[in-house]
Amino acid sequence: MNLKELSKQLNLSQTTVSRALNGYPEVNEATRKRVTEAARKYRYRPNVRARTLATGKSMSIGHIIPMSKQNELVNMVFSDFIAGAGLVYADHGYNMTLTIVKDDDELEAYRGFAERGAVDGVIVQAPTREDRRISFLADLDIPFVVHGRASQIRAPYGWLDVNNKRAIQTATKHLLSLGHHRIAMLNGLETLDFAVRRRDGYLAALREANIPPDDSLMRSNDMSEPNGYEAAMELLALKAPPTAFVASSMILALGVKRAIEENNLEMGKDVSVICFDDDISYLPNAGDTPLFTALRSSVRAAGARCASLLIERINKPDAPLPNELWEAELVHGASTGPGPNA
Amino acid sequence: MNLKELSKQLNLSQTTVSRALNGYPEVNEATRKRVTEAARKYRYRPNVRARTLATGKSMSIGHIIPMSKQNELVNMVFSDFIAGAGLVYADHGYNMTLTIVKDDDELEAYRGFAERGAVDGVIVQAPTREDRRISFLADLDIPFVVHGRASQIRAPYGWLDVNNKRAIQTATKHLLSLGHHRIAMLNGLETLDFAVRRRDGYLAALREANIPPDDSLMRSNDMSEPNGYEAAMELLALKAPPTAFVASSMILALGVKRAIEENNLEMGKDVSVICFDDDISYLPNAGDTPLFTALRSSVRAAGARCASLLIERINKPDAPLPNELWEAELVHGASTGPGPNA
DNA sequence: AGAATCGCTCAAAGCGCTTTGGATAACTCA
DNA sequence: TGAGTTATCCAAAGCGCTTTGAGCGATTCT
Repeated sequence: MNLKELSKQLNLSQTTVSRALNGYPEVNEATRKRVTEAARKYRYRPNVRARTLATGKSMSIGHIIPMSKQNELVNMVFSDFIAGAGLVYADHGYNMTLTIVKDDDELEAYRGFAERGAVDGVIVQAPTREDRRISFLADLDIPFVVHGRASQIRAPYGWLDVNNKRAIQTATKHLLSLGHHRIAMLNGLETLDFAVRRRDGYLAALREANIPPDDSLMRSNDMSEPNGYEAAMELLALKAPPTAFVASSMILALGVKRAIEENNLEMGKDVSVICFDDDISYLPNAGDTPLFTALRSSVRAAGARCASLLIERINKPDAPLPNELWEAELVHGASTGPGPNA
Repeated sequence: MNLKELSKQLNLSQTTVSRALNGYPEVNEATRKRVTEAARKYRYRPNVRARTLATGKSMSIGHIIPMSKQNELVNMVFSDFIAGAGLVYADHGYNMTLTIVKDDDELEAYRGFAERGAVDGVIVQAPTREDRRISFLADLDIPFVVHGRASQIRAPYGWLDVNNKRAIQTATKHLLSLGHHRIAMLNGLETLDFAVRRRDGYLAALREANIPPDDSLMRSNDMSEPNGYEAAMELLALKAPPTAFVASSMILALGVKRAIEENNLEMGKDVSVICFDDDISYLPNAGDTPLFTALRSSVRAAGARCASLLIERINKPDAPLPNELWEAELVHGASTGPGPNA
């Protein structure tokens, strides 16, 4: 059943039926009732393709999630982010159009979205320091919101970020205050902006404590359990192994934990671990005493908020660009204890 | 730049330009070349909304991922499944339309997709035993493929499933052959079809070994690390605790591992653990000796295959319904060892 | 009473593409 | 040479909706 047929059934014009259904005021309440009832009766649903063509809005938000070619790793943080965003979209009548691309094709994918009018806006995730996507999207003149920031880019754009530097600085200071002075840092790939900020936080804390940074204690790689494990195994095998680890994600920290145990050491006693916790739903760091001491910030909440900000941007393109910086919360868990200096 | 403008630039009709770009044979190769060059020059991209309206195909596949209301848990297996499917879609020019809904709205979401013509086909994930979605979608007459099966449903439908029963039966037999006879089973929610099949596999193995099942050793819950931990803590506190665990997912097994360690026991020595491993990319159970002995089947490969099957179904609606049963592979890891009967 | 306003409805014009059903010129074959 | 192909191209008709611009009684205002 389409609009034409329905309006014929009702002896009304398509105009009136359309208006009645879409809540326009210039239609008599009595006829509106007739229309809505007939629509229900005949199970009429406006064809979404025709509607989007007519309105020029696709009522859909684009997410592009890149997959690194080497390891075929999907950043698991994406799924929680998307869950948060998806619910907000649904509430506002938007769909989410998701494209998975190999790294190289990413820019093209965004252009495709924009130029072909497939989506009304896009979310940019995991920006690098001078992320090309940002100016690219600005040129394409499509609304977007960045989850994170690109510190090398001066031109304004909408973003929502966690205060990564302060979070990791706090984490490192916490270890220092516990008496650790040989502290390793397992970071994500430092092409990514957030990783650089976290590194800065780590270095800033060491500097405050007058501890010269030791390159051999700093690692940077994809954030996966095996990478955390391998890095920790290497570090624990040093002549002067670290007594504490700062891990850029909980999944890395799980790898560190495994390495600690395999060395017959005890986490929280022999070796301390603190990590950034995105509060992933299926890997919660919760309970009375959470497994890890961590700096927590919900990536799902961030997804939801980014979605809201983007929808606002779509509706009010001239409103000022949103910029939000969230603080992470320190959670005390079982993975930290006094260091050798305590 | 739209088709009208482009064709004006070229002094050609929209028809010819459209045909040239879409590779139809009835256009001179010379003019085709002119057209493609002009298209590149002016950065012409056919508007996807207009195209889908004209063709009647949306070139998009729907995925609906439900979020259980109580725990707000996003099944983490989805992200790998989607990664696998997404790449196949991209290869075939399809998009993925993802909707996240609270449990109750799920059926309505499928109807919305179908009746409004938003997608050309849908994937059904995590079916229950008599999943309502299947007959619902069949009635709506929209192509779909189920990842998993609904054992109570007799009418044919397209599916791809892992042989869950045999996998867990093999797992349990493996523990039995190692000399364990008190074997716990930590399952997923048994409203889900796969969980029931796994339970059947566990029971079948016990039956073969003439071991009466003990309800107190069987648990069923959402598959998360904390749930695995809590169940294992309870079970290990029994007067007669199990000497081995079968876990329905690796994430549960990680919880079991934590509980074992917290009881100052050693996994693979004092207590054995075997699990089902979906081969998630960021939680790999790999290496020379993987952490867990497991029955492995890649959920990402399943996603890719489901996507292919669905696209075939869309293109050839009258072809026979695909039914594929995959066998899981036994992987020997460090989590199992001889039992008390050995 | 005539003009102006209001409330409701409609015909028709898009939205930007694909596709049908010719048209035209060139080319083939007997 | 004239009918029948073939190779190219085009005008126009959708696809199913929204939205513009009018129309037309009925009501209100001056």
